Amino acid sequence: MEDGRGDLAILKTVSLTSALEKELEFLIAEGELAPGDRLNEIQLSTRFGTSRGPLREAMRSLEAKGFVEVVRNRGVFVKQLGVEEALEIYDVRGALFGLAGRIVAQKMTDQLLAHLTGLVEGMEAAAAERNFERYYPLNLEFHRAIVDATENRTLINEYRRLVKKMHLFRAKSLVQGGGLAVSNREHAEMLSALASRDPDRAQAAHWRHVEQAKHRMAAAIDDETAGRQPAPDAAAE
Amino acid sequence: MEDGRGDLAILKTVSLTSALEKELEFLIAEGELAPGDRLNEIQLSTRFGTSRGPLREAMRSLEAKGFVEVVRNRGVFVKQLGVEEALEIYDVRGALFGLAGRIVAQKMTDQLLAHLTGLVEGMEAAAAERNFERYYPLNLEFHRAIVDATENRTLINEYRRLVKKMHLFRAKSLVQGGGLAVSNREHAEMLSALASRDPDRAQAAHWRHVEQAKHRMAAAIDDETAGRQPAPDAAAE
DNA sequence: ATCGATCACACTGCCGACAATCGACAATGA
DNA sequence: TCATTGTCGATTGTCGGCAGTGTGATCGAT
Repeated sequence: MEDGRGDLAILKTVSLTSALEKELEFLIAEGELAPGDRLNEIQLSTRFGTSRGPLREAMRSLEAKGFVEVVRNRGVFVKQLGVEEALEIYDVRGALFGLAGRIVAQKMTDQLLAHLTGLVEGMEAAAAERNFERYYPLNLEFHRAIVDATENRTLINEYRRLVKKMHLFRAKSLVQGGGLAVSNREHAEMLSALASRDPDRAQAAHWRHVEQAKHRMAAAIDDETAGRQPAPDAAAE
Repeated sequence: MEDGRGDLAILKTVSLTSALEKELEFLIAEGELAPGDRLNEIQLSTRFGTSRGPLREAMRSLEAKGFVEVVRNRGVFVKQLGVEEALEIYDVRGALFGLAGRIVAQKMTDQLLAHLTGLVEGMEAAAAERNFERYYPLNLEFHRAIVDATENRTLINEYRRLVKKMHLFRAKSLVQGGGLAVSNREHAEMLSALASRDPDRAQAAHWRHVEQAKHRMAAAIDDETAGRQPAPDAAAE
């Protein structure tokens, strides 16, 4: 979470609408508002102590970003992500992450390299003890650091939006799970490619990583629908 | 333009907000609302015969999509695209278009191939007589047809949004210009790659096409800032 | 004449209220 | 008993209004 959510009452520097938007986004990410839930305007506005106006504006913004869906005269609902759309997003994300790898390979600094190396080593340790709770934030930071390093605001925003949207898909059930060691092997490969400053190699490695994650998710879904227990080495980023 | 803009008065099937959003988007694309212009709420609401509420919601949506910028207590302004951001967008667009090429290469149909071939031939003729007015719509349709053929809604929407946003950058001054023959040579290359059903080759060709367009634009800008007349073979898609 | 402070205007931010619409439940008829 | 229709409650769509803020103009002082 970037800076979390402000107090909503104290911050008058920022518009009430954008504060509400952040708040709603938080509630959705939190899980309090689950996919498919309707966002009741009256209920939410009384809860936040505002009128419906700014709340509706916040909702429109969330709609444009793809986090909720608006049905006329019925209300707005938290977006439900189907399998097809999740796969679509993986493809787009792969292309964007590949681009990130390409760009970063060309502007690689020793400092960033050290940072990323540390993260991969940390994940290695976490994977060894199958500690997902420790692995997850490191993994998040690893991807974030790479994308941010591109310094391409358009790319950064787009990528973040897709990742957030992806979290609307069966929240944690599939993103979690095993496959840590496998995933981190790909991280090491990406790191190696970045260190070599080879744009083509880096792009391929980054793209492949997302592609593999997609396949792991697809496999996990197949297992699930087949009634089997998801394999321990299933979906991991 | 997809289906253009509805009448705004007759269509009660769709929400007033989304109708206003389309209307504003049209005015921006039209040029009536130029980059940097402020969108006066009162003026626009009286013009469309609505209250400020739905208008503000439409503006929030446009803000989320990146077409306008909101400054608290000052108003919303049509987004002004700087050179840096335009270059950023080209990079992202290149990655997305490359992905489109990869996907389409794998699901290429004879029908689509025929359609694209016809378009390239049409552009070839238009380029021969340096007829930009005829070239432009064919070029637009060529790109649109490829992206649509992916059937990846996420990709399609994202790509379209970027293209629209790009149009906010010196509207026509740089997108127009010569380079038709050069550009169409790249189209032929893309087409050949698609026809061969080779994903890697298609991705590379598509990505390179956008990359070249970026370079043509950058060169045109350099010429412009150097005071020279933009070269006749400057920026073309 | 230029610069700074004061003031008024225009506009945005936010709110409460009214009207339109949809879904659910009950009543009616076959 | 089931399908159909009428009614009611809840919720959204839209509007006009008031308060706060920023901008530009006016006026005065140096």
